Amino acid sequence: MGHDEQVTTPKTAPRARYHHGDLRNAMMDSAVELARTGGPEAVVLREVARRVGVSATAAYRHFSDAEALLDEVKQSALAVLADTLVAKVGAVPTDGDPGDVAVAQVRAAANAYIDFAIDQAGLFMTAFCRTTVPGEEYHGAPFIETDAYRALGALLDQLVATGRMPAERRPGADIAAWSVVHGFALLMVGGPLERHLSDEEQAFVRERTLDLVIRGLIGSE
Amino acid sequence: MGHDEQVTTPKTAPRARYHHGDLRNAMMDSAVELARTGGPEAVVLREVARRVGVSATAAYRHFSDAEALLDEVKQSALAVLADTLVAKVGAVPTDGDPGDVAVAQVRAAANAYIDFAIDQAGLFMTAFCRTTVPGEEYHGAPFIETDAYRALGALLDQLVATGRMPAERRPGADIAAWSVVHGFALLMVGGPLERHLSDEEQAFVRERTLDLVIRGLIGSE
DNA sequence: TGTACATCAGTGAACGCGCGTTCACTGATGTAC
DNA sequence: TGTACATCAGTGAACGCGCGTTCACTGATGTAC
Repeated sequence: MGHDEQVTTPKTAPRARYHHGDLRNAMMDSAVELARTGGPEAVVLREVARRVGVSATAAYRHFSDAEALLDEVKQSALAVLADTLVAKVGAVPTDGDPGDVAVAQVRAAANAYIDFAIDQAGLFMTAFCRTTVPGEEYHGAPFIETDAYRALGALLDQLVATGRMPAERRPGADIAAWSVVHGFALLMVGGPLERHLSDEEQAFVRERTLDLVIRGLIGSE
Repeated sequence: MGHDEQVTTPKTAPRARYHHGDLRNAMMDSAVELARTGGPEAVVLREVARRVGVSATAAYRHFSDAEALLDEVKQSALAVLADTLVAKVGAVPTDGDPGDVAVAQVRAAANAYIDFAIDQAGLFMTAFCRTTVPGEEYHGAPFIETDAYRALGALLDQLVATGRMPAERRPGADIAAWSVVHGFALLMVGGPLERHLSDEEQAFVRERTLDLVIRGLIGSE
């Protein structure tokens, strides 16, 4: 993800020209920044316009409505998460026993997911927490279709290929594993365990939780 | 209606008397109902008053402000969840091998948690999802202090006592196990997997997820 | 090459909405005498 | 037993807030001729 170095956009001179020149990107950047610090609720069209130094009406030249803006921010947040996960898994050394490598990669992915949720709580909530009412369909970003989720699937396949995980255990294992880290993350950020654990306690239960998911995947009996 | 027999609360005659008689409870009931169908965002002071048939101002006789009302609704939602969990675990037959019983009870607790999240999505979200901004402290209901959470701890102790789980695995196991069901629940309700799975698919991945947590708790290696 | 003009990308005022909350008030209730 | 009166538990109008959105508009831009 990440926006390219915009040579054209004058960040230092917000009101230099009547025409902004790159307003859509500027609004997206600002909206993502709001999401980062305040979660999905903080993505407010008027506030975005205010920050960019433009009238609220100007937003309608680039987004059909406030919901469209938020949807795009969700996509962006999800993409950042997915990129981070892929990068962290890719950083695991691949020498040594392939089974060990796969296990280490699963662990790395799990840690990256939890790290992201904690370090980028606003983006994490934006990517995954509903902003509409319960009755309506979830209308957010499909993590399932990201490279990150596909990478998890490949990792689990690798667990099977290397004999660490029985093949019959493979179906549903992705969602099961995902449940663990997703739950741990949401317990710790925005959930009932937020600020209830010291850093040491949290690190400890995190290790235990990762042990549990690994054991759940490759353990016997 | 000439003669009134108002010993009890006249639920059928909302505006029969100037003084409601049981307004606080009536507002709580209404607020919980709103939470049930619409989650925490739906708990709106003015709407509660409207439903009870009273002016919005009347609420301030019984709640210091809107946040106090919501906090109480959260407590109530949490209590309902905890009671349900305790009841479901209590319904597991306790004859047979104590280890098997403990395992069955853990499984029952997990299923009850997920069932509640799905069947009572609004209450579940109300109990567990933050309504304040990320910067502020989570200000919700401490599930940790419920009978249900203590029961989970006792179950895990029982797993150790019956030799199903190594004692050194016990610390942190409660949060690890909780993470799994919490994550599965939030993936399915209000999360990225909502309405993405058929009933059959969901039932399947649920079983796999429960298998994973049980294996993670009592599995070897 | 200059220029008229269509189109693009902004402006600013205003609207309506629903919210939480405050204010001065009033009807109902219960209790001291 | 009746009644004055303090207190309790409501009312209804109003305020200010911030939001999304619409409207008629205007300054800037680029292109056909």
